[in-house]
Amino acid sequence: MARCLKVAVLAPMRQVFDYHAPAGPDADELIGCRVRVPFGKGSRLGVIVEVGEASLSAERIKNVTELIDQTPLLPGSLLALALWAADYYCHPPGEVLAAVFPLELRRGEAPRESLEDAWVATAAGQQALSNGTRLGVRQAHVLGLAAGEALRASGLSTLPFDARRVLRELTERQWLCAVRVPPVAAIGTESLEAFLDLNDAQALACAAVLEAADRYRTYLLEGITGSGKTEVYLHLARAMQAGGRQTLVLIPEIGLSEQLVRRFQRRFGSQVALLHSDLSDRERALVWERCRVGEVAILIGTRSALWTPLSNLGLVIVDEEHDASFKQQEGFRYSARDIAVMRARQDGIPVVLGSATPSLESESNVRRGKYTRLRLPERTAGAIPPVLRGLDVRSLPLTGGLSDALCKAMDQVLTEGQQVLLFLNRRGYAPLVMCHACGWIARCERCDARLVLHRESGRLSCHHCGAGRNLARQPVTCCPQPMPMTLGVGTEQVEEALNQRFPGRRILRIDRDSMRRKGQFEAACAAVLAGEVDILLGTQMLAKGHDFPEVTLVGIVDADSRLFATDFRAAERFAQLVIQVAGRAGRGSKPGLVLIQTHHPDHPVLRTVLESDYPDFVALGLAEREAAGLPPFTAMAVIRAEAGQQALPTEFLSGIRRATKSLVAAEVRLAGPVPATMERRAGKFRAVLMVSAERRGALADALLKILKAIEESPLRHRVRWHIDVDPEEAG
DNA sequence: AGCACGCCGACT
DNA sequence: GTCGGCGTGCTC
Repeated sequence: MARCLKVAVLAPMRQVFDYHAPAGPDADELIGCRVRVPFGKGSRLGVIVEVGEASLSAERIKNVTELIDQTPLLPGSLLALALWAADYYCHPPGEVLAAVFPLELRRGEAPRESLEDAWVATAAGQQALSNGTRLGVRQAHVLGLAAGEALRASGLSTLPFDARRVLRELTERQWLCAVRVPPVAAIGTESLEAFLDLNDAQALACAAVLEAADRYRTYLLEGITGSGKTEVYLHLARAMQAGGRQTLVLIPEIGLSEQLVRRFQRRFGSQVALLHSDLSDRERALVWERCRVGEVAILIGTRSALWTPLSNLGLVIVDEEHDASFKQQEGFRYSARDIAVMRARQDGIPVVLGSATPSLESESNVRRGKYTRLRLPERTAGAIPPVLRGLDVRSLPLTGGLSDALCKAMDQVLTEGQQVLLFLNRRGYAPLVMCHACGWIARCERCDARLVLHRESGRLSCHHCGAGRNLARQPVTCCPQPMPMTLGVGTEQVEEALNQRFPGRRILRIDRDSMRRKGQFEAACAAVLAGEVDILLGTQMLAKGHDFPEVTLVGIVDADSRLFATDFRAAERFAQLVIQVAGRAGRGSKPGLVLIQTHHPDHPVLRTVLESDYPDFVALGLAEREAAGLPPFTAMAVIRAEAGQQALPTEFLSGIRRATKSLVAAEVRLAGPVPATMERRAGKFRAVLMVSAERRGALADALLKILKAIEESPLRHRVRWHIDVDPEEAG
């Protein structure tokens, strides 16, 4: 049989499809090229993933319509990585590849030329500048800049005003001329801000990584907040740059890592490129192409930046490696951290996972000798470690969720002119609205959830599906004389209580409701840093990334809700949160205090966090996971299904379980199906089947059998289903 | 995922 | 008698 091209069509299909190779180029050279192919009734984009024996007769195979790339757009190693990930996460290769390409390339457009728009002053412009022609302040400023070096589009954002209009006016007058220039020089050694000297631990960590820089190795860089992890990253990146090699830095969310991004930019200037969700498709494609051709020395980005081709990658860094946002929670459910490790392994380069509170997965990998631990034990500049204290609030009066003890502690700190940070992981005014007359409770019609009262917007809203009602238009009408009352406390209510208890203090609430608009969060953080805020109150949003050196007291208002969450990572998340926020309190010479309000001062997780350090917590957590047969001691996947009819998901999953059970190894455990933690959500009923095995290979084999069973299930089209490998939550 | 085919209920 | 409901199967 003839050799043909195996094409992964960019559609959610698990097979690859055969096509005749176009005449001319050597087919083997085309692996990684995009093609347009006839598919079904229309035409689709695909990626050539293999050259091999045709699986059907030649006359049934069609020709490729168009060879879009003459040379592979995706380097072989990245293509291999994507296909490996498709296998590992049981996801269709075409969809995985669709996630790898920026939108423009996914649509079949040519790669963005790595030239960017710029403006230079014309002779007339130079003259206007020198002969005192009347110019606006902004015009003169822009023209002045363009009279020297070309003024790049990428540099416009540093101007204190929007330059677009000015540029148009100046171009119309022919004082400016639009040109296209290469965005930056190739990897150079320009250095802006000076590099700090490393302390011994930092120097040791750097040396360890660089000593074996030409080999794959995963390092877990463990260091408390303020121990200088970022400085280690910077030095490593510089060493890479000096050797002409690129560094890929993955971060949880760009908004939350602003300080890290700025430090990289101050050290490496235009050598740094950024990929984040605010970029337009065009900008994203441009950065992608610049990285591919090697014009970028350091790429910093969130999850999807992992898939950027880098011509000479020398080091991968994953900052805050424990952060859950590295795992994509829909569609192609991959862990950018785990694939980053695989990428480094394929490329034969080191990868550094950094965290103050490493995941139990990474800790376990250190214990098993798969990762090497590097410790940064000291806080830099002699900072004093924070004090953690549980606040037993049993039978104490609470006003807006706050105990008197917490308020008194706040008084003291505020009197000394310092700032307070309060955490409450619940938006809105109150999470439960009940009628005092008849007992009616406001519930979501589409979810198994209660509606949350938002007083500010005058709405009862569901935090799971977004549905709700406007109280002005649809007031509570459960009985003839409704007497609505609330139970529980949300951020709006705490804010109200704070305003009463601390009159005259400047209180700032930070949650998804108060920080709707773009840039608002950054502005709020700036206000806090400028000392324009006394009490900062917010949800999870506040826990990560930002350092507020004037904050010396942190209060965790609702610790109990976290301690008693059902999911198996709840304890780990709680410990990480407490330690992360503790790290943010009292940097510099002022010691920090963290007060944790609880009704369960003897809860073992809380006690471990309070009385010992993170390593002790890790030991406890790992022992519990081992006893319960949970990751990282088992490999786990969950199959989730949802449908409009209640019985369907369970029926479907039961069928899968039945069809699979006898085919899988004895060590494979199938648990369920059980209804999901919230069975009904957005009008759909949901159920889960859990699969786990001690060996990864046994799980992978079981998942293949399960996929086959799904393909043969008569119910497969009547439910929506997906497989989640290494899930964040088992429910 | 699309898109066609195909076999059963309420309309001109 | 037809328009259209979505269950089923296919895409090299």
